Amino acid sequence: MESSDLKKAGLKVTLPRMKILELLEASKVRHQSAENIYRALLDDGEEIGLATVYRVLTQFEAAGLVERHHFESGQAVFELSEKGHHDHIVCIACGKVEEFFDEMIESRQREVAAEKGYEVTDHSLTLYGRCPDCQKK
Amino acid sequence: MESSDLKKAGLKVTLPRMKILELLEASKVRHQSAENIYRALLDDGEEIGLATVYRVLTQFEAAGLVERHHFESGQAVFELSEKGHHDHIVCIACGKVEEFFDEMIESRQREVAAEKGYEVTDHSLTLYGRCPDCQKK
DNA sequence: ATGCAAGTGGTTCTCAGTATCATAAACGTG
DNA sequence: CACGTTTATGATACTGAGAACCACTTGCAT
Repeated sequence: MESSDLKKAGLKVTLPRMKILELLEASKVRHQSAENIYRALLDDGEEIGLATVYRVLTQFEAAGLVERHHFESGQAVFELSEKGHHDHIVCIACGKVEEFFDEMIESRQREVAAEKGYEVTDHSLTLYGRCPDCQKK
Repeated sequence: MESSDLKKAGLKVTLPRMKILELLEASKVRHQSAENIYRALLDDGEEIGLATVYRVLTQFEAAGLVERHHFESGQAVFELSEKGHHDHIVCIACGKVEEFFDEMIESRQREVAAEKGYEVTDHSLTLYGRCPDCQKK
């Protein structure tokens, strides 16, 4: 992912947008809140305002570069949408997020919607539980 | 549902709690925001504070009397949990909420979680789309 | 009846996210 | 590459959902 992706999305290539994109690629943690990203940028010595972080993430979402998820934490988290569609399983103890994809669930969702006559545009499925590590403790 | 349900839940039987419970039972709309409920109570001539509505709904949730859902609207909606578990399909045009239950989806979810070693405590599945009525327009 | 723990409601506070606006940076054009 | 217009930025003020506070009231066991 690079500057050409921004151009394709109709966004000017600016320093904040590049830095945010780089950070999302480089980060160990795939799912991050805006506040998190803001602080990480500060730690890297970048002078990027919080308002810009929110604005840019929203634009990235509109452009399909990132996805926004609302888990139970209250604040939204963002992830690069390089991968195809997937759902999430979130550990309620440590906050870890894992991804999964299950074709059977996907197709049953489509069938359920069709039975009710709905045109589905989107869906969100999130499982909450305790990860193996947190169960040991 | 009546005062005995409140006692069972370890909650004193007070006027605000009774009124909120009654309203949830009587209302046409199963899924309502706290603000909605507050305004409906005002319209009924009740003098119940907004803080109380939030507090009582949170207690009801803890007691298992209602469920709280976060759809994409930003504000939480509450529904009586008289029915068994089910998931939701939300019309992004008119806001209507329908419910569904699909055993195949449920069991695949359990399998996916088991494969990853998770102990699932909860899950949320919501489909978003356009309902038949809104497709016509 | 009555004492007191629990509940209430008005208000303030918090926190995520958005709007505003003066300044600054990007980029097509000459 | 300098210029000027357009778009983006960042500091700050604002918003809206929901929680926290606290003086006052109410439910209920004795």
